[in-house]
Amino acid sequence: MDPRPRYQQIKQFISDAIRNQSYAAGDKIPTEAELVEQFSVSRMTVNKALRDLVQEGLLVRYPGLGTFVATPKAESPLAAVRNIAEEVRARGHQYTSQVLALNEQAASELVATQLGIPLHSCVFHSLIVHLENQLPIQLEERYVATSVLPHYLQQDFTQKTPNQYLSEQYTLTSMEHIVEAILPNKQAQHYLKLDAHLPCLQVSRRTWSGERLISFAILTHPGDRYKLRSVMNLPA
Amino acid sequence: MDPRPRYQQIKQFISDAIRNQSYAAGDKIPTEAELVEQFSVSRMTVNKALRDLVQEGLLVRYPGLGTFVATPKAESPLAAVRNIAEEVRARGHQYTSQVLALNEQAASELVATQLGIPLHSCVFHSLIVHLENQLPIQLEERYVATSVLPHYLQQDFTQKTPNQYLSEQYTLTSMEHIVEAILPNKQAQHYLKLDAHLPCLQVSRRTWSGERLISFAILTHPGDRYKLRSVMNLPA
DNA sequence: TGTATAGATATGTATATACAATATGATAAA
DNA sequence: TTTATCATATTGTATATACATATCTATACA
Repeated sequence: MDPRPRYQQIKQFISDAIRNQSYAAGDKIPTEAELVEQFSVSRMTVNKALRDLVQEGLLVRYPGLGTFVATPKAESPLAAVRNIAEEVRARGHQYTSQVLALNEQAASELVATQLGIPLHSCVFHSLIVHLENQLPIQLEERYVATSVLPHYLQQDFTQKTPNQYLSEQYTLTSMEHIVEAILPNKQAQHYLKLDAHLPCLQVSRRTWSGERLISFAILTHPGDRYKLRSVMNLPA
Repeated sequence: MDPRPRYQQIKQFISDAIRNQSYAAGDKIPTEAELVEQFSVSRMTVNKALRDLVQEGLLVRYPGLGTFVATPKAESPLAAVRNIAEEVRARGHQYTSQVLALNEQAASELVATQLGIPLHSCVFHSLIVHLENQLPIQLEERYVATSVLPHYLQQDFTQKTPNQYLSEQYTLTSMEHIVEAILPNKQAQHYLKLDAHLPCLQVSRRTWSGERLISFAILTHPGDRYKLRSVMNLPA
């Protein structure tokens, strides 16, 4: 049996259905009463699952009417969110990648702090270089808690970026970026084929699904080959 | 009587207590049982209020231990947008600035392109260095079309940043940022007091009011003194 | 001394139930 | 025809209860 709480299983079921287009934006999904029937749980359990999904932005609910798939917000505030593979292909260029490391590590102080887990606890780690027309443009060092993605080490990240994998496994609801200009460390110099004095754009990204912290990644880009662009609408 | 749902009243009570420092970060707040007593409601009602506040980032809970005031997840949703003066003052530091240039120029190719005006047409130009505790943290080079802000040259930008002035004259509706890591040019080295090899974070910002392009600015920050932070919610 | 074990405390999940509030559509009255 | 009312469907809020799980403390035992 699935050991997860039943309301989480129901959440998973509905968000899966939305993602693989069984329901389109604006569609009415089954009522609480129908889901109670379908899953043989109490109404409060279904209610909790649905309220969570409203909170995560997947659904909207109207008393007396029903529950509907939310229409996605206009545009994402930061183009940087885009998957590096998509980004490269959108420019009409060739995208390739190399997986340099994929293993299990004890969490360093930085990683433990960023992921909110105990020091030295076990985390999955991947190190991948992304190339645009054979030229390295991003070195991605990523950490995920083992409990969050138990099958992380079995993935083939040349076929699917970690980011894509995360998006499939979870509904990503928020993201934090910290952007700084740095000089590349030895590892970055080597894999990005850079001089030691060439400035790099380093993006530290944390990703959440609801309250759950999914992943921490350090993305290093050669300053002469990469820019971040973001367009945003301001609140009134 | 307060017409709002009881769980909302409880949320209000607790978040008020946190905001006016009755509870500090890390403090334990009353248990569910105590709040049930205090408000004469059922435990599920208290539970809902507390879960909401966890979701909102005010509290953290540990089974077996209790409920605690969360340590603030830091700052504003998009650091990049904030006025540099506010940003510095929010950190409790001293903000000062020096106006290095304020004049009229013929638009260079870059400026003409960015502002969408003819080459060599007249634009207002300002060059300002912003300091945090006497230390330079941003060199702001800004261009505005003369028709947009006719009195630009008469402003005292030590009292009010160009950004503040823009916000007063127009309702800013959208903004574009392009972020890159660069090595400082001679001007930046001089005014930011930097070595030639120290990487800088350069933000090129364009600002619109409706369809109207208001301003183009190049903001240069020392890489060792400045980071950009942004948190965003993702669309479904 | 050190180690199980049991108990107390606190939150997490789940059920059954009830009534309130909101939107729609059908019916009855003017 | 128009308006008012009512019934129905659906979500929102609230209660009482139960058991599960995680953490700490105190006690008993080797």
